[in-house]
Amino acid sequence: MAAPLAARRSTSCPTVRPRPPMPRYIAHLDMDAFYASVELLRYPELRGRPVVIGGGRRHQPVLREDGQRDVAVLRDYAGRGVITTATYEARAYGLHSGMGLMKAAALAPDAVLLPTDFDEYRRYSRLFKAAVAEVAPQIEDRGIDEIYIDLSEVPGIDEPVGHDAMGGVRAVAQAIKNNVQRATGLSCSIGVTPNKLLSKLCSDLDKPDGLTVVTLADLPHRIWPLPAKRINGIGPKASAKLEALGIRSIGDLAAADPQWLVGHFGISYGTWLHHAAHGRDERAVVTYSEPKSLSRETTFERDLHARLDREQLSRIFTRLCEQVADDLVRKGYLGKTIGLKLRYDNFKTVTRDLTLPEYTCDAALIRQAAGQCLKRVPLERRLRLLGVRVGTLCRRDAVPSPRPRRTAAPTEEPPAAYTLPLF
DNA sequence: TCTGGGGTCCTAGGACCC
DNA sequence: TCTGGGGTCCTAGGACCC
Repeated sequence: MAAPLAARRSTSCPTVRPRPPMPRYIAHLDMDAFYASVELLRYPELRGRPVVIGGGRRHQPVLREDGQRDVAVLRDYAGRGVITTATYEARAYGLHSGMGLMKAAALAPDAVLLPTDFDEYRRYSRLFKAAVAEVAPQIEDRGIDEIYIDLSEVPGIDEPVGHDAMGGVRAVAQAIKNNVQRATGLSCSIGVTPNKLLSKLCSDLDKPDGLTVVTLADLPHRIWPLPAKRINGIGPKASAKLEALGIRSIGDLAAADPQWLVGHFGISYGTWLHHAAHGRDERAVVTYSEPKSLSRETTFERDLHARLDREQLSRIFTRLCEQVADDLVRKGYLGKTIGLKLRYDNFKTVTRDLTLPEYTCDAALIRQAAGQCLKRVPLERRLRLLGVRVGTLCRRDAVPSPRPRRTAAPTEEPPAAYTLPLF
């Protein structure tokens, strides 16, 4: 029988003492109904009413002469927008993010509809992240309204308070919540556990304005009863497949034979499912990362046809290329892989991409490459969405010299691509 | 009343090179 | 001429997340 790993290591390498890994305290912080809460700071008179954020610019609130404000309600909405955020009052009607606004209108015709204002949300995003950093600077950005925080090195984190072994953890998390509230006027929910996977799960357990601390010992009674799809990484497809296999809760998943999971989900995902259900996750809090791609896309108000609506499509196509080029310049990146995305009227999506010999941020070059991609795509059906993506990014000030091409470089560009554009 | 816009990561096949 | 295996790059699609 093989000796335990620690024993073997200590005999074969006596100068290295095996040390138990330092306990980690990882927080996940999620702002409560973020976009909607920011809007309620602007329109406090809407507090208590069901409010959803989404749709275009057309339903901006209008200030009347008598000082009252006219706001749009869902019953007046017509279009293809979806809810990006719903207040808790709106959620009580069954409204939730991702739901089509037309469907939402059927459920709650008198709910208030406000347009999105990303500039404002980004401003509040910077404010809350700065407030967190004053207490705990090890922050991983996970989008506009949530972050992971490594609290392991925060002074006092592992000091019990009274009989509460996790008193230090609770005190630090509360200090973060207080600082966010002070800086923004907004509430957030925090989960603190030994890793990102569990913290993400726990920040959701006591929303809104929650503070949930969970240890591995709490796993069986606090985590295992939850539905498997609450795990970040188990989406609609995996969840449906698990249910078809008789697995609904995280506990069901934890009890499943890992080899059986691998048999059904493959070595990589199957192994991960097993570890996730047992609350195991070693991922670090990553405080810095570079973007991999930038893109712009738009869904048309009505489906367009490549031939019948050629000019309109061409204008939109060119504008998307200009926008993404502008994003590249503004953020200081060049890209090498140009991608095209189409969605047909039947919602089927296709993509094509093309890697250029050199990095670029030039709108005309992007337009030309995306035009090449367009020629490889069927255009019989009407289109509902068009998108342009630039990938394989590189900072403008760190562009590598071009690799010698393996294949013969096309000395003459095939101009047919855009002298005879499809649109 | 169907289903936005911005991303990341993974898989898998084929080309191509050594 | 046939037969390899490994490695990288490119492309397409899909799952998933905020």
